[in-house]
Amino acid sequence: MKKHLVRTIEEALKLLGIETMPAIEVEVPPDDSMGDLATPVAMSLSKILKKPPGKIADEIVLSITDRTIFERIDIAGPGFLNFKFTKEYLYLQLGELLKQKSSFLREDIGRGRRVQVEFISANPTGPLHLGHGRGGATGEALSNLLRAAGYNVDREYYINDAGKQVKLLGLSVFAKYQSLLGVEYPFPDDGYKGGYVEDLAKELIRKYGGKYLQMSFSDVSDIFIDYSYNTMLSCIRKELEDFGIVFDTWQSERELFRNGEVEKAIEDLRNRGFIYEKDGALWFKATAFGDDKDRVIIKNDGEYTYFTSDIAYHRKKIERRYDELIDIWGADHHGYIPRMHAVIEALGYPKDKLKVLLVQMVSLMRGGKPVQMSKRAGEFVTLREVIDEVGADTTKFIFLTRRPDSHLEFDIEAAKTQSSENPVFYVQYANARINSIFAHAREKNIPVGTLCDADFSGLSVPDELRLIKKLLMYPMVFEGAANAHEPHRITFYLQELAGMFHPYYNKCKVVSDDTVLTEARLALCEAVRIVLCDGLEILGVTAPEKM
RNA sequence: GCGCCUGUAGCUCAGUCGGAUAGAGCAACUGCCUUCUAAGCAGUGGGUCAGGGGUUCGAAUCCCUUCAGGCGCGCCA
Repeated sequence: MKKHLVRTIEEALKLLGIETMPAIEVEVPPDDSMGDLATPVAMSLSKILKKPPGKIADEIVLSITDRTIFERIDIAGPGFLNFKFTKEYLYLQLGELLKQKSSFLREDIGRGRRVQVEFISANPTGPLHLGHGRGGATGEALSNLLRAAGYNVDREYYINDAGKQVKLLGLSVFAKYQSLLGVEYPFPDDGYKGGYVEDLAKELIRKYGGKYLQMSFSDVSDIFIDYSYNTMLSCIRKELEDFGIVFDTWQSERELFRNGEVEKAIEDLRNRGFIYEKDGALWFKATAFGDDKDRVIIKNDGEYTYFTSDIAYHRKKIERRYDELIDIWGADHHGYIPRMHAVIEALGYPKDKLKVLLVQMVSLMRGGKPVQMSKRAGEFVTLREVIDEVGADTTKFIFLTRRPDSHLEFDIEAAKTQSSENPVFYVQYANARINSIFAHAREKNIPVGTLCDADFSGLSVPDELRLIKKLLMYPMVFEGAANAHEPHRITFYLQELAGMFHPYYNKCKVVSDDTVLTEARLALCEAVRIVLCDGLEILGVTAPEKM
């Protein structure tokens, strides 16, 4: 629908002799009576052409030669052009939607370009918390969205299995192991205190008994570290699977060291002249690219920093020939962006090769009261617990009804008590109802096969025309969401669509004695179903047939 | 002190590269199941878009500033 309108206006502007074609903005008028779609293009042109918008609008209208698809073209307000489409056009497009399904709905923006989306990448030192869930839901939906938009998408999880944190986990488990077997051993100051540490220690006792008692941690660290983080990692993997998130690759940080990627990256930067030595440490000259400070990559004790392997990691990503890299980070890492962009530029690439999508913090509430979480004391609500309590679909949907950069208040109690009137059910219910209509139709032996060729002319109730128009707007919403990397636009659209379907369902009987009308209405329902399922699929939310 | 994010209805949040009379859900109140699923529908009330200046045909949106909340500013990860 938008496509046809834009084309029409562009042709008109060409006739008017406009040389540089402006981007044609298309929007939905505030009131149905004004028309179906509108454009403020005459107003934006008035500055350039130095003519009043009303006059430009007049000229545009006069230059529109082919107006068969429009019932009405009006000039309104300060210079809006309002368009109302003919029923015939709507029916034709509805038929196309039914015929082409997803390919009618999805715009090919990516044209096969390769994008990598890296998200969650939580340290394998404990269970995932709700913030990871938000990053996960966002990453998953964005990946689905971009894939649907014609990009070639890879999802990746970066495993921090090399640094201090996994070592600390191993040590924590080691300490627990000793004390469980009655040997006094100091628990590390910043050690992990969650209950899972004890579980890990118990499993090691079950496996090895007291074999590692009276030994120093440095002698057995590999066993404790590897066992602990690998176990945590498989928990994480399982948890994400239950949450409906599957990654294409799991990149190990250790492997980057093992394969010499880290050394290669340092050499690369050194050859480009962005590495120097000072105070016994090795530095990356991040200030050359707008960062506040230069950054240490090898400490004076010879250890690498976290940043160093991250450089190697991103360098490797680029070498894998992705056209675009998207990192999804918790907003608490935002200070990290300038240095990462500096790396990209230092390696000779434009910094927008890497886009960082920040996902804001989640504060957990229960019945309006904040739930205190202290990672130090090992007290926190895990993603697993939230999914078990409120369900994966609801959890995801709540995450996806917010902009990523808005702070999110997640009230477990509200998410649950709302459950009967939860937005996700509202959308899913529309789909379930449609399925039930079709079940009913089949019972009555009404053919439900080739609905795309149905005679739609019976669809003339205002609710029906509004529904059709809403369906035809999906490609526009989809395109906007994909371009802006904002899956939540799909979420809101789906709620609006369901919000049109339910009243329609209440008002109009789909299956009736009028066979022609029944067929047309079934076709409309089928189209709604197609769009609902397409959207839900992108969000990673299920579309149950029965509820 | 510097930087980033946020501030919109009682609550949780949308609001398209600046567009028309600022929206939705929840909560509150009133009705609707003998009929394709009442996880639904119909109706009612609810606003100094944090405050103040500026930019222009036009500002919730852009700029400046004040206030409030959150998060960063390591040879931690």
